[in-house]
Amino acid sequence: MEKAYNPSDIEQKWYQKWESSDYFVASGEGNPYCILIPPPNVTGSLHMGHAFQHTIMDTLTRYHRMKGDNTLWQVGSDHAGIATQMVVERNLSAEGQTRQDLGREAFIDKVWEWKEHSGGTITRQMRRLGDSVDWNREAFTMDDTCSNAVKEVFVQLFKEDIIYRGKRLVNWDPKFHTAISDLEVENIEEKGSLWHFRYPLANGETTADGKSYIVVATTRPETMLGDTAVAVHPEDERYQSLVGKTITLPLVGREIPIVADEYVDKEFGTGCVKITPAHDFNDYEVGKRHNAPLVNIFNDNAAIRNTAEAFDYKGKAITDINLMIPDGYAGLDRFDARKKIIDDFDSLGLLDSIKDHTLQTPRGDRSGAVIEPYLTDQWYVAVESLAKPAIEAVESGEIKFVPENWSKTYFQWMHNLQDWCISRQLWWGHRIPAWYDEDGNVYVGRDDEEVRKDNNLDSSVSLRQDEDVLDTWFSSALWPFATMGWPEKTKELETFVPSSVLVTGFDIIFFWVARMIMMTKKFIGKVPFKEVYITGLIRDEHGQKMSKSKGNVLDPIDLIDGIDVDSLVSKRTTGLMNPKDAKKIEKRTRKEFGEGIESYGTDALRFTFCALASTSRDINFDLGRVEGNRNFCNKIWNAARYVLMNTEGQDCGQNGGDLQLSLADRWIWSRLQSTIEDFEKHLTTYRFDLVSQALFSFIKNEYCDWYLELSKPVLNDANSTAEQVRGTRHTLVNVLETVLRIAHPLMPFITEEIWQRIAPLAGIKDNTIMLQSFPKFDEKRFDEAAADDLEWVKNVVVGVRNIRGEMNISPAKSVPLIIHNGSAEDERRLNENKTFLMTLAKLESINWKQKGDELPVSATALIGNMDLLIPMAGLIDVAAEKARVNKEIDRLSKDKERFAAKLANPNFADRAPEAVVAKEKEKLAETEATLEKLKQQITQLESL
RNA sequence: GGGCGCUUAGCUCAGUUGGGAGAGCAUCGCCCUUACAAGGCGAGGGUCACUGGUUCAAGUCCAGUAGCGCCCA
Repeated sequence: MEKAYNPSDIEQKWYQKWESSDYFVASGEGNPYCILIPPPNVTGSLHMGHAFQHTIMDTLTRYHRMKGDNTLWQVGSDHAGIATQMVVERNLSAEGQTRQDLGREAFIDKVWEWKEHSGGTITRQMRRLGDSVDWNREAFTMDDTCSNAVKEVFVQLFKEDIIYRGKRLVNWDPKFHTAISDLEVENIEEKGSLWHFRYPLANGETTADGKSYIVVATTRPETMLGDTAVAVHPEDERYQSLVGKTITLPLVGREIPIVADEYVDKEFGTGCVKITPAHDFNDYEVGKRHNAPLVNIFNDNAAIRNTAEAFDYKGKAITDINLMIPDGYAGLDRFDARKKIIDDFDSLGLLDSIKDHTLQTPRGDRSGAVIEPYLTDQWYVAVESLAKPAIEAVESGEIKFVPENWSKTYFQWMHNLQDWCISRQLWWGHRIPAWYDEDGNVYVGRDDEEVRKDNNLDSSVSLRQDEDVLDTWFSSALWPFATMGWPEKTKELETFVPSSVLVTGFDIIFFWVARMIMMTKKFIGKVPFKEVYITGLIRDEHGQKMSKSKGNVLDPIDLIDGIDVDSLVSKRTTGLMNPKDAKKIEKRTRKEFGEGIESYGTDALRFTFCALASTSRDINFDLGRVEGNRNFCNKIWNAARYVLMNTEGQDCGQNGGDLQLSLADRWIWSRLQSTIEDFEKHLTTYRFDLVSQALFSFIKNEYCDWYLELSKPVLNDANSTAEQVRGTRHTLVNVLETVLRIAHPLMPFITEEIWQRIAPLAGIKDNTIMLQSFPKFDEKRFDEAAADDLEWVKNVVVGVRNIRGEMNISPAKSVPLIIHNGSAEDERRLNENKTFLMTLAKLESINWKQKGDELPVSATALIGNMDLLIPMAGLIDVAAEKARVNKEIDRLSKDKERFAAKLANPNFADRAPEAVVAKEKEKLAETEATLEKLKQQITQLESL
């Protein structure tokens, strides 16, 4: 073996071997265990959050595979409609082209090209991460199977009137010219103004205080062109007399009613609200109650139309209404129109006042454009009937959220569902399977042919398909069964629905998790998964969200392979939305990664992700942890080297022969059992931080720090018997072999590499660790007596090391040890473990002294009643030893007082459980005895 | 406005039913000891945000305050 761990030498070769040997394919035997990958968007590459979740999914997958389950990690990717279209359009625009230049078909070809490219990047990354997905079953939300499922679902839901078409307000993205869902809108607090406009009362009416106008406040002046009412609160005394009267809308001249509605907040602004039902969601609701027409003043670009258009709430056009657009407005962008409206009001003397105001501005999460509530024809899913079973599935515990608390978030959303707008005015996506004849009648079917057959339409009727595509999440919602071949009745559908656990972030509980539950319940009648493990969100080390614009993103591959600082800077500063950020990003990057990033390897990265996966919802990614874990890998590597050096070509008992186990052997076997127990306990509760901690502390603090050291005296002692040496070699090899299997799900590569060399020494002839069985807890190996005895050995060794450390005695220097005042039990332990102590504490001699024996002046450590003494002659500085002992006296004196005070309190003595009181008394007695001894030490030191 | 969460060592975080405050990294000291200097051995470091309550006993349970954050309207 190489002297140091070098991940790049070992990782890729094993992945290729595993993949080409079909080890990732479900065995077909045992209990089904299935994880559905949250399909990554084909927009680019995997980020740290993906790598994190993939680590968790792979760890679970590998564990269950080793447990003998019929294990499938279903892989695939998502076409991500708007996001992908945007990327491809941006690429086109770099060549000076638009999608319209290409036309729909050619554009879609371009997107497919992009998908091949991006999809390749993602699958390469997954292979680097060690993801043991079944590549033979790779799915894509736009492939034929998924497309069939989409059509099937659409047609069925349409037939049941769950899918319908309607003219409604949607969130319109004027940049991308498409509707988007509520969830794709981010409300951002921005500074704006509140403009107060005077609306003249019609027909000579006046207000209570004699004014000929009322004042409305608005944050969006341009929409006034579409006002069709003014609302006041029914109990607002200022305006009560005006309800039922009208005002004349300035600039337009439309006469519109003053209505009373509870929606109005009397305290806000003037208490009068302009109602623009076609351009505001709240106004829509108010307008509907008062039958105020919907007057649309915008076109698709959110610029002013030439003439307005009006509809009623059933979508029927209204013509007997003043739809005038004043001169000079047609074609103006909404923000230019705003300025002009304000100017015009001002010059008419109708601008009452302007106040500063912060407001929530809706922006598209992809485009960043201000989203416009906009009246259009769209397709909807009526979610109510789908939601009910989906809510029940979680209420009944059929689906469990982990951590449990996230079910609240789920319920909160599910109980406040709006119908889901599923049509998108994009080219990339599943084309809506609906056709129109020349009269505008709509027919829904799987294809043109079916539509004609079902509706008796012969070829003389010309049909055109709906231009729009479906929301991406519509197809993602079918992922649990579409990937299993539905609507065909496949074996996979039978076996892997429901899947076992969904591993995902809380940010898509609404987008995706809820919708999968609804659709899977509806079409399969089962839940899509039994558990939903919600992971935290990976942030940078200061808790900032990682984003391209902040310039703090890390590519998981760069942590695996390493990257120099120049490359990192150029990666972070190319393709920025705002190129001005580049300087700042470069400066910060150079400051933080002056030396670039070292290569840490996949296993160290994966182990780090697991170690960070506590219940916290934010995970600050600390590069120091990766480095520490890379060092941990090196530790494992070198431990294996040591084992091999001492066992290869030697008799390790793999072919039989008597084994005599030392105390250390029995102890490490026992500790190994506890490790298996802890590992499984924490894994089944998704506490990957505790899982990794259990592994770390066993391997490092027990196997390496103690056991390997304890094996040396046995192997090196010329007096050891063949059985003893064989026993220790056997233990070295087999404990290592076992712990490699425990660690494999987290650290697949290093464990495979080492296992290949270790397994033969354990008598195992097989091709891969991947398919070995996961270690089982073995009661017979559990050995409390060994634990107690070894604890004693450790205490003695640590006691001596303590003195050495604090007295700065060179580790190279052997020291004599005197043990005094020990019990018979101590004496037995000493006699049985002399060689361990001699080696580990680097002793030149051990002398057992009885009470009353003459003792030299010494540095002392106490273990219970037993004293460890290292004679001072020539070794130890008296003043330093005094200082050391005094420090200990200080510490213990404080403890003593605390215990004494507690016991002196009658409330405690009388009311606390007896065991607790007894324990406290014991602690006090022990502390007092120790103090007494330490004080004697001081006296003795002073007498010199 | 409604909901959820966080505050523990310099940093990043554990702390399961209330009963002697922990890990990793960083810091300091000694050491190139034959698996490992990507290392070993040892050490220092905390008013568990604050206030009050319950309790013999609170990092842990309850109420409130402050600060930070997320989601929804």
